Amino acid sequence: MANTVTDALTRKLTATTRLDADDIAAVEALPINVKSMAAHQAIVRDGECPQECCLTVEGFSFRSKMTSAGKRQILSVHVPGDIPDLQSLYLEKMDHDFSTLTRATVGFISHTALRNLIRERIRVAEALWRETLIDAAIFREWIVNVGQRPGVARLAHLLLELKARLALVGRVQGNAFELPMNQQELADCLGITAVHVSRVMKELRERGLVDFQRHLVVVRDERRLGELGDFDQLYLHENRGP
Amino acid sequence: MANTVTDALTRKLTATTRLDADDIAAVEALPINVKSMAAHQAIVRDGECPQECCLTVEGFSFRSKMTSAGKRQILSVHVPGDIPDLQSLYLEKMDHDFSTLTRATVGFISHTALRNLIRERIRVAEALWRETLIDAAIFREWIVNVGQRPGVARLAHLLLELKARLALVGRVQGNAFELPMNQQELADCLGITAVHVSRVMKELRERGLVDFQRHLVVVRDERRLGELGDFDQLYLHENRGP
DNA sequence: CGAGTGGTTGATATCTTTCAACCCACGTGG
DNA sequence: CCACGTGGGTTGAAAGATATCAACCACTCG
Repeated sequence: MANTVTDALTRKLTATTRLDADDIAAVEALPINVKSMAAHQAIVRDGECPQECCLTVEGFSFRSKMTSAGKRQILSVHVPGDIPDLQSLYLEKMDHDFSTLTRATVGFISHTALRNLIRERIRVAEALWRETLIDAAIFREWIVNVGQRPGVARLAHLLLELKARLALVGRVQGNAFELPMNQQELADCLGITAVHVSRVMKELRERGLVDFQRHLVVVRDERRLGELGDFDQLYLHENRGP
Repeated sequence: MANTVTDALTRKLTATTRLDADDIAAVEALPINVKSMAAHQAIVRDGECPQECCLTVEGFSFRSKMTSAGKRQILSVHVPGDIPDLQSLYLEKMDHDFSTLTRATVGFISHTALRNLIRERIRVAEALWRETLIDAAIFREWIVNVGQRPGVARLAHLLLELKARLALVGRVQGNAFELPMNQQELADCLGITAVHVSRVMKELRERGLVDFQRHLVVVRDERRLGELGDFDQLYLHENRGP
């Protein structure tokens, strides 16, 4: 089990940064505490001071924030293989919730172990830092999505982002991918209501752009969907680092 | 001139992370190219591959992104002393624009110089990394702002964020601060139209929460403004790091 | 003085929400 | 095996928030 966890981690880091054998060995030597979690469980809560970072090996997770008016905004969705919780490495107090979306296998790595690794292996530090910068780039695009695009375009954009990110970890078959979210969760990603998500999905269906079959999304016309959603995957920075 | 630039930089970094004398000396030895820029000039553009990071010593700047429909979303506003452009250090291609808002003194530091410093002085790396994580925390809060809050609350929230950040660099007198943005720029921060900003400002004025005098913002009732805007400054992480 | 930028206001259109009813698939317990 | 409870999802009608369009106003700067 711990094997598949470190595998996921090294795969992620070497995808963008060139690490040497010693770097990889050091990463593999990290003590990781693996835990299997049910769907819809809090991993870390707003206001806590976590001592560990997490890695989702299997399953989906998400970050979110509640409003004093009781509304929830989902800030990001994490797919298998992501390291979603590096944000807390140098910020003592959590400013948002981090939870599982599906049943998930989560690896916990203590901050101190990670900080020690970072101090010894600067290339690993750079690779991890880069991951947090990509997270930030995705946050930026989400600001644009909820700030400037109409409902249909928001959903189109979100679907294409998830498709691109899932493709990177081999979770897209043809033009179909699993999306384990209900309409309320989609709504909270997009800053619209669940009722409106229903209508907006209907529109995408009727325009022949996407088919939804339970939790399976089938992209029927990627080009037109991309135009509608104003999607340009540059912001995902899925290419080799410097 | 270069003096005040490195001063701003070391002040920023030592505010949150404990650096030793060698660290500070290394930061002060960075070759910085200082440039004086007019208001509303692009510093780096979307799609470019910059070779330098920037530091705004004097003046305001902002990051933004254009939509294919021609709309602009402002992603963050930077106040004097910020290091707004670290995002590009490990992401080769810019995914957004970065521009001056007012006349500004901007310091450029080459990526290679910065990367060399990072590799030699891990504490400085950590301090800089932390800065980028705080940027990301602010992006998250902006997602919530545009995604979940009504117009009035969005503006209230933005004003309080800027007040808190300006206070940190001594730019708040009493409860008043300079905000060099017109209504179109505010609108593009908030994901609403300039006309609506005008109405929303009127409401804040009439409720006795804020006075606007040209580019001066006077906060009349910070408590009620904070409630309205659902503002909790935790996400700014203005405290000492680990 | 005249032009231009930025702000205000009113009327109307549009998008999204809200509320409510209804449906369907599924699982559970009698 | 069936009754029924429940969590989604869908749909319609009405309300609400914000956008759009257009006119007008107030300053500032050549």
